Amino acid sequence: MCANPLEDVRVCIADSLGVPIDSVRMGFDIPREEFGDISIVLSKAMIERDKVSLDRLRGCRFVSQADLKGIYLNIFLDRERFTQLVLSYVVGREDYGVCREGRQRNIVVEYVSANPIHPLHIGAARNAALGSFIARILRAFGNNVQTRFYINDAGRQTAIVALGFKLLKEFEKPANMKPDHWIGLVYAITNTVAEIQRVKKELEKASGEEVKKLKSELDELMVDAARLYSIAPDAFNVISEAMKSIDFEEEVSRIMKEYEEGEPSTVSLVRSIINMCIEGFKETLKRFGVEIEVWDWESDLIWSGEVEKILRELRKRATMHKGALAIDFKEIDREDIRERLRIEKGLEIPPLIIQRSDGTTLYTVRDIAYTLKKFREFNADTVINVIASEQKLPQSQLRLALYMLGYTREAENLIHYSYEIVNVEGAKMSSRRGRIITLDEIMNEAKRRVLMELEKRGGGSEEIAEKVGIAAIKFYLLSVSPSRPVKFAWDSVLNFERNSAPYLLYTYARTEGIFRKARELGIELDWAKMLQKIDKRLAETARRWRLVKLVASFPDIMYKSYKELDPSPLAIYTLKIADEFNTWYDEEPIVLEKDESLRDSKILLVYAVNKVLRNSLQMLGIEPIERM
RNA sequence: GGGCCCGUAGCUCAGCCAGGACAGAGCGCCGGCCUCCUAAGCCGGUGGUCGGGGGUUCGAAUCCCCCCGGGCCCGCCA
Repeated sequence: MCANPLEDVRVCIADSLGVPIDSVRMGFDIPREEFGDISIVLSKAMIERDKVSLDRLRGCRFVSQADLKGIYLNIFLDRERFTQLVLSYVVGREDYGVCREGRQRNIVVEYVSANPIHPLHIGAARNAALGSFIARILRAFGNNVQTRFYINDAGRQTAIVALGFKLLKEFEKPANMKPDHWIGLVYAITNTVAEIQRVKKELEKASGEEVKKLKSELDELMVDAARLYSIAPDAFNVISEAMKSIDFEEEVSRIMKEYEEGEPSTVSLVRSIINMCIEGFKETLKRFGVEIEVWDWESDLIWSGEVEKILRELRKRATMHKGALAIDFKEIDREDIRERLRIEKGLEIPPLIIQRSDGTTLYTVRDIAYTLKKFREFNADTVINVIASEQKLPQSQLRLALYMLGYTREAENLIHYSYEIVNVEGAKMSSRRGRIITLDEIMNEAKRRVLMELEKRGGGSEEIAEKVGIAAIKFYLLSVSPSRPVKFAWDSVLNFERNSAPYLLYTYARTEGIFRKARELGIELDWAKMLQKIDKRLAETARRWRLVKLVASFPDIMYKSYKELDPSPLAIYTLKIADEFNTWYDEEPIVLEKDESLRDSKILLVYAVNKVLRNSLQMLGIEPIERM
């Protein structure tokens, strides 16, 4: 049973008109107020064929007035009956908004999965906010959801950071630095120093235009190096000094190979570094309100032989490409397969190299083994990978490879949930050069700003500042559609006015304030009792009626966000109901209403708004607060 | 060069997939509102050739084609 008042109305209308419910659902719309409370866009054919008659609509008890205007069937609802219906759904139902109808599915959501060689940055924050939202809303609608984090410890970057720590020898981590920040710094220093060496070497052999290009590249590198030096001069010196006497590429390649082969001293070095970084991630994510259930090590897939097994299967189908063993997807690159695997028509799929010439494995191949593991271990119907849009190509190759190896069910049910990246104004982020805005610093800055704001208003606690600040970040990241890049700017993330999480939390706190005041005045807040005697005048004013209608449309909005796994409809709706509530709040007294019957019904309406705000904030991953 | 995403008010963004009734918010700017339930609020004003051009349609911000601008990808990186 779904508590959705608008759906009840739709069913009622379809029944009375004798038309299929789906045509009413399809054409359903909320029109401009003067036209009606709801409207249904009818097809011309339907008007002709079914002879839509206004008379028959009288059979629906929620309709008070209807009018056919062109293709629009405009309907005014019976305010009293509809209000009663809406509020009866809200009272005594904690999860108002969600609907558990339909088959329960087992769904794995893999998200964040940031490279464990630098702190989580603003891009990972968008991923975390989106991924946790997806997991939450899938769960709310009754699915079994498991969340996973893929620790990419088998790549080249891991070897680079390991080399950095090797060169540092006994050098200690600065005491006041978070471990993942320290690792990110060592990674950036090692990488930048190596890049400088490479460019300098190339410069010796270059001529003409090439020289100019390399010189500007070198200039840029020197700027990064200077910045890194200023953060940790001693560590920088140790690494750059030690780098002079080694062959960087050879060392990196050796570490990678030893790690894949499970050579004990390399394994213990790499694992201790990555573990430190993961501890840092967990701390950051916990603060951000995100918890991931299963942490998978990429290297485990190699050591267990799962990657080798895939590799053997792939080799049977491999051809040579540019001197390397590769999979060419031409033979299965057909329109019908693309459609089944949701691969864009025009996307050009280059061959997939399956193994480096030194024998080490490549990411996409390892990811095939990982995908199968995710399906297998949770008996998953669907696996969702929350990954930035820039990985569209490898994700498509992954599905094609699965399909080619005969894992068609997995290929068809692996979803790449793609979102656009976060751009930082005026600067290009680069973790390789240590140029990132970390989630830790964003949270600190947000908290600092909220605290300042609270002090301006005479008080407030650290705890509230923390909650409000983090809510602001999350809401900002979720309110932009996933397909659109987010432009990061401190002032827009941390804005505390309308259209922001602080505004929503403030509005929620106001509703709580009303209940507090009511209790103070000795008013009994018995919702069931209030529901039994809703004052006829409650929905008489335009403002209160609008609020009733907004509360009524909450399940539709939730469903849309669920179906599309898109938080933005919910975010926008929440702002709208907050706006309407604040206007009402200023317009007339609620608890101080003299007429007791009307007063109680007004408080009941506040209760409905409060519940809708709470449920949507929680769905967005924001913890409501009672005072602000 | 090819592919994907984006282009809507000075700025940040909804609406586009499933075409319909004068294109919506916030910020900014100008002017008001705290003896009364939280002023992170409310009210009024300001502001748009929906990137440009064609096409489909009774009707296009929305669908199709071309062009322009921005981002991302096209690696024995992930």
